[in-house]
Amino acid sequence: MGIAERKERERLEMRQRIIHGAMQMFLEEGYEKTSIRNIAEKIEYSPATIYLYYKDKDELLYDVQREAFEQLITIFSKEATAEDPYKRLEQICRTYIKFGREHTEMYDLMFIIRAPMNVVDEQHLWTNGHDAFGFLVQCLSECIEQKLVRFKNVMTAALSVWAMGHGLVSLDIRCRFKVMEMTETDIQDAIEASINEYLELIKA
Amino acid sequence: MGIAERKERERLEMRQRIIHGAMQMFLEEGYEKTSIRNIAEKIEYSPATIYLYYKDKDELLYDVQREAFEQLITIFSKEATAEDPYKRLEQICRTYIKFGREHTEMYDLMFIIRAPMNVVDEQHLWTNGHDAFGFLVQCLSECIEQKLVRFKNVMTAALSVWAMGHGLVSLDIRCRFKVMEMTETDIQDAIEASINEYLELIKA
DNA sequence: TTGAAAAATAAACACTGTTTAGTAAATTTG
DNA sequence: CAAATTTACTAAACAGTGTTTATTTTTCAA
Repeated sequence: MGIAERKERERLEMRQRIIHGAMQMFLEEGYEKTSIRNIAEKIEYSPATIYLYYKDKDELLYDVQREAFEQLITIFSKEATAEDPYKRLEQICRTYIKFGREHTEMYDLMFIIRAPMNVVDEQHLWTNGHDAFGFLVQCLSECIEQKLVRFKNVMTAALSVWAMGHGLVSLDIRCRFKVMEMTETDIQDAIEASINEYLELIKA
Repeated sequence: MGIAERKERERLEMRQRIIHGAMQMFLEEGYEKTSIRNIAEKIEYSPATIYLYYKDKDELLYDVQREAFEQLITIFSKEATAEDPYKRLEQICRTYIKFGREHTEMYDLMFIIRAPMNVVDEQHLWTNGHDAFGFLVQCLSECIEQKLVRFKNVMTAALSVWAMGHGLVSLDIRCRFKVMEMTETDIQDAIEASINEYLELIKA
């Protein structure tokens, strides 16, 4: 009997509708102004309906986060295609920073806010970022193999590169660079200079 | 007449009482559970009273943030005292990371959350972090002067070192390192290794 | 001591995430 | 097909949030 299958399909469609509504709200109004009620209104359902498909807001945000990571991976696949691993590393870094600056609300959800990580407890591990991180790890392991970078351990390398990229993006997004008395454009240049200098530093 | 002076003094005392109540709430219950009502209850005043001393929550958080930065500067002054600038840079980095890990709620307020930065608009600049950042800049400019590091521009250097430190701390605090399938202690070691490796990388 | 000014608050407003109780629709059963 | 049952949905409420308003209490000056 195909009814169970159709129901399952409808259930997934509804979840997709909710995720999509949430993402639209993010992009239009920003993360802070995205409430369950707003999302419900956007998709023309009552707020209570959302709770038939998601246990709580965190669980919903976790699914939105997954969608966001899929977007990042798509961009990586398009922008970081160089054969040479070191060149690809450069592309990854620049793409990451560009992504953060252009999709601040999504970056927030992926790397800054606490909320969606609450559903990742002891047992269950965080799979959303897995492929994007894997992309970096793969690249760095090729770099190390071919002795193109000064790193020896892949995990330490990945941790470092990611930390540098995230540090620059998140301090910028959260306006902490205001401590340096510089214009907005000068700060952008300084971030650019920092990542360039870092890429030079780690070059073997 | 000394009444005006006393009133002014009492006003400052009240603000101090509010700031202190807020900090206590942070340390005891965490940032997320700190509401105006909670703070009011802690200092045994009505919520509305707080609004006689602070325009809104952001303005209050800004003052709490200032207090937090004063604590960080005090710790810097105690822990990063080496004569040799490069050694002092190492001390600064380690102290910063240790501070972030030990005072996660304060670190949140200082470097991660958006809230207190909303009061820092176009005109007015962010002075809270000024001295702590100055501490790093001073150290790095000595390092560059004595050719102890591979940086040439002080601001780029400060931006980079800060970004690396903040990247490691904030990704850790916000549980994003869960993407690497490692135990908590292994992650701590990897962070340690990363900062050590970075300090080696920038050494001239 | 009385009148004005200042300080504090109770109660409300508009929002939030979430739950409960009840309605409307779809499906299964007799 | 009609009745019974399960499923899908929602209105209304609960307990919380930041903030404002109208009112009361306290403090000070005349």
